[in-house]
Amino acid sequence: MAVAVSGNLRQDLHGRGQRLTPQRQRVLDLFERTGAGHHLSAEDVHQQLLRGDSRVSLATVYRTLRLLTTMDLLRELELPEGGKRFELATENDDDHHHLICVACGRTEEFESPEVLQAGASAAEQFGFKLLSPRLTVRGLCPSCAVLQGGEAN
Amino acid sequence: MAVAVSGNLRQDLHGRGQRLTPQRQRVLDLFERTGAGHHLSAEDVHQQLLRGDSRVSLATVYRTLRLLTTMDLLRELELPEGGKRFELATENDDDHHHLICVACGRTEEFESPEVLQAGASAAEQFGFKLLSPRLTVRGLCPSCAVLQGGEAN
DNA sequence: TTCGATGCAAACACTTTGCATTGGC
DNA sequence: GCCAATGCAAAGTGTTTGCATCGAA
Repeated sequence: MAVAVSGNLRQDLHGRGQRLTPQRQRVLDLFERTGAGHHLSAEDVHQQLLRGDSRVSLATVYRTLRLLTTMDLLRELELPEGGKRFELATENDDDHHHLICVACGRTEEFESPEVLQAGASAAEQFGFKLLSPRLTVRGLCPSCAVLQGGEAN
Repeated sequence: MAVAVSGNLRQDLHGRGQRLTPQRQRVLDLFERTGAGHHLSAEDVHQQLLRGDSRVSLATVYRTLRLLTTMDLLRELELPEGGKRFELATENDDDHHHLICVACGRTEEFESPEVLQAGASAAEQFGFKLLSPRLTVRGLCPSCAVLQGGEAN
């Protein structure tokens, strides 16, 4: 699970003239420990690190998240529900979509070749260069669906 | 183009015990005048109304956007690029997706039955009650693709 | 007339930034 | 030792809220 990406990180940072600081390692380590399917906000990262022995200032967390995102080690999710969230980037990222419960925020991931297809053809249609087709399906998870029953709002 | 929705609005508001105020009319009128495919932020709405003769406080714009969204007259987009955006809700909203240029923010819309399919089956798989599958494809529009050429970042 | 809606300004949540200090290379 | 990275606190965004006043029904 917790693959030692440190080697990659070291190389990636080095290759781009970036320094390998303990803070950066801690942040990336956290994402690796947490697993690929998790969506952490800057606050989450900050808190989790405090919980451990380590400590990284919130400002640095933000800076590091941006850096790692730029380097494609992390990926930013577009779930506007209260702040940006980040997750570990993986190889099959292009076909990795989210189902999000609008009531409780629970998220699930799924893959779908059709979506990949659809995104690609849409990009082609408008002459766009495709980066990442990302389907975000909004809905109600089983628990919340029961609570809210038939009535919306 | 600018269908007189005022009748519907009046009914909708009335039916839910809401008042039909000039401010609410102005906001909805703006969306109608602008057209269904446009994505306006609260700031946009505020400014555009100032440009006209009318004036609605920013706080009221926010309150109205939320109200109209709740009533399904508007729909909130999940394009986190600097603030929430809203657009006029239409019937075929469920099959209405966005292609967004990460460089300049230009957005295009497209439809795709496959996406609808994929969203529905994902929802089913996890026991979610589907609300709206919305594909957001991130990419580079023709102009920006030329500028940025091969090099990312 | 009544109670919800508005306007204003203060409060909020999240994110970025200036600057002195620290520390990776 | 140099220059990038950090920590802190202050400043920015975008959005919400408390409260007195206004006005739709």
